[in-house]
Amino acid sequence: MVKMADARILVVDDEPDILSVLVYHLSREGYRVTTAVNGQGALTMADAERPDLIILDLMLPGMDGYEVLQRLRRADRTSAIPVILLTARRAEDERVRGFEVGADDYITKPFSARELTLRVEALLRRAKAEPVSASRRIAVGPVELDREAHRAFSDGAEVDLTPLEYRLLEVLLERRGRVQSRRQLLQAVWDTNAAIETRTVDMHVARLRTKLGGAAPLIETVRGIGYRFRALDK
Amino acid sequence: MVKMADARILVVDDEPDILSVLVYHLSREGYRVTTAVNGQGALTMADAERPDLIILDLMLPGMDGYEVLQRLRRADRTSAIPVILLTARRAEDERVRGFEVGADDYITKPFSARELTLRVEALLRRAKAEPVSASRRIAVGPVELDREAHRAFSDGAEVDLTPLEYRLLEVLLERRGRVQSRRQLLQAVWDTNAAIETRTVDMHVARLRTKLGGAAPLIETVRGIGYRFRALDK
DNA sequence: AACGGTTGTGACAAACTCGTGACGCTTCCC
DNA sequence: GGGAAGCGTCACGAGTTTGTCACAACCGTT
Repeated sequence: MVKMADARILVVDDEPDILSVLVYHLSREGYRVTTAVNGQGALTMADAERPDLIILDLMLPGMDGYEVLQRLRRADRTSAIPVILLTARRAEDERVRGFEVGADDYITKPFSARELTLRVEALLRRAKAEPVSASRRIAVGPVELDREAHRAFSDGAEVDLTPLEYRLLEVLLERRGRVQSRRQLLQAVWDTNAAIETRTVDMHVARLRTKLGGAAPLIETVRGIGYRFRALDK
Repeated sequence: MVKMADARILVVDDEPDILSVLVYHLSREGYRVTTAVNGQGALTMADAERPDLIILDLMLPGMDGYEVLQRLRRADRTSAIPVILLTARRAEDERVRGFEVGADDYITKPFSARELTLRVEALLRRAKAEPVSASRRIAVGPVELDREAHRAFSDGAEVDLTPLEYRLLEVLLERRGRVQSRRQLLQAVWDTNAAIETRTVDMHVARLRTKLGGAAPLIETVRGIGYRFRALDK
C-alpha cells in the first residue's frame, strides 16, 4: 500500500485537550498538521495552506462547523478538500445534515486513535485516486461515461439511459464514494428546488441499477442517508 | 522534441497487474488513459472514444487481440488509429501475423517503462505528421463527402442534397460521435443566431435520414439532447 | 407571371419519460 | 415479538419529446 504520509492535515477544534490529542496521533503517523481554533481561522488556513484533509469539530465558538463546511464548499480553491466532521453528538439528523452540507466522513467523540487514522488514511487514499474529473470521460469500475458522446457503458457494452438516468449516473460517478442524500441528488439532478418526492429518487436509482446490471451492487444504499456509488478506482 | 501529452490512449488488457502498470506509466507521462478488459469493450471504446493510440494485448478472454485488431481495421472510424500489440510470446510468426493484420508496433512482455514510452511517442509523432480531417474527403461508414466537388455519397451512390442538407451532414460528420444539441447545430449550420425554431432541425435531420437511406440509423437521436452521427462497423 | 426547387413552421400522432400511489419486504427500535 | 420506518419494485397515466405530413413562403430562372 502506498504510504500517505507527508499529507497535510488541518485540524479545527476549540478544545485544547482534543486538539492536542488529534495533533499527537496524526503527527505520530507522519502527517504534517496545522491547527485552527475557530471558524474564521479555519477558512483562512484552508485557503492559505490548502491542506489535503480537514478535520472539523462541529461545536465551535462563533461560526459553527456547518457554516465553515458550507463556506469551504462554496469557495473554489477549497471545495474539493475532503472533510471529516467531529462531534460529540450522536443524533442521526446531525449526520444527515453533515453529509448534506458536504462532509466526507464523520467521527463521533470519543474516538480511538485507530479509528481516527483509519478514516484519515481511507479519505486520503480516495482523494488521491480521483483526480476530480470534469473531463470528457469518467470511468469507475465497470461503468463508464462518455460525456461528449453522451453515452454510458457497463462492462464495455453501451447502456441506453434516459436523460434523467444519465444525469443521475453522472452525479453519482462524480461524487463516487461519497454518500448523497436524496435531497442532494434532487438538487443536483433536477437542479431546481423542484417539488418532487424524495422517494422518486429511489425509483430512478432502482432503474439505474437494473440497466447497469452486474452482480455487485454498484450503487449502494446507505440506510437513513441516501446512496453512494462504490469507489472502485484502480 | 514535441510534447505529445494530452493524447488519449486506450489500453486493452485483461490482467489487472499489467493494466495498472501500463496506466501508471502512461498517466505519468501526461497521457489521458482509458482502459478495456476484453475485446468487445475495446471495440466499443475505440469507436466511442477515438483514442489517438491503442495498446492491445494479444491474449484476451473471448475475442483475442488479432480479431479485435481486424475489426478495428475494418471499421472506418477506427481504422486509422495506431495500434501497439502486446504479448508475452516471442515467436516470430506472432509478430508477422500481427503486422499482417495491421499492427503498427509490437512490445513483448516483460518491457521497460522506457521502451513503452519511446514506442508510444514514436507512433504518436508519426500519426500527428499525417493529419486526418479538414481534408477533401470525409468518409464515415457508408457515407462519404467530397468537399471539393461538393457531393455526397451513400453506399457509393451519389445522393442529391440541398445546400442546407449538405452543410448539416458535413457538420454532423465532422463532429461524429459527439452529441450536438439542436442549438449547436443551428449555430453551426445556419451560422447566424438565426431566429429559427429548434424543431426545424428535426425536420432536416429527418430529410437527411431519408435521403441517406440504409437500415441502420446513421444519425442517432439522443433524446432530450440532440443528434449524433454514428459510424457502424461493417 | 409561372415554375420547380428549397426551407421554415404548425399540427398531430406515436414513442418515450417520469412522478406517484400502492404494496410487500427488510431493518431497526423498543 | 411487534410496530414503525425505510426501501425496492410494479403499474399506470399525464406530460413531454420526436417523427412526419402538409403547406405556405421564398427565391432564382424562364
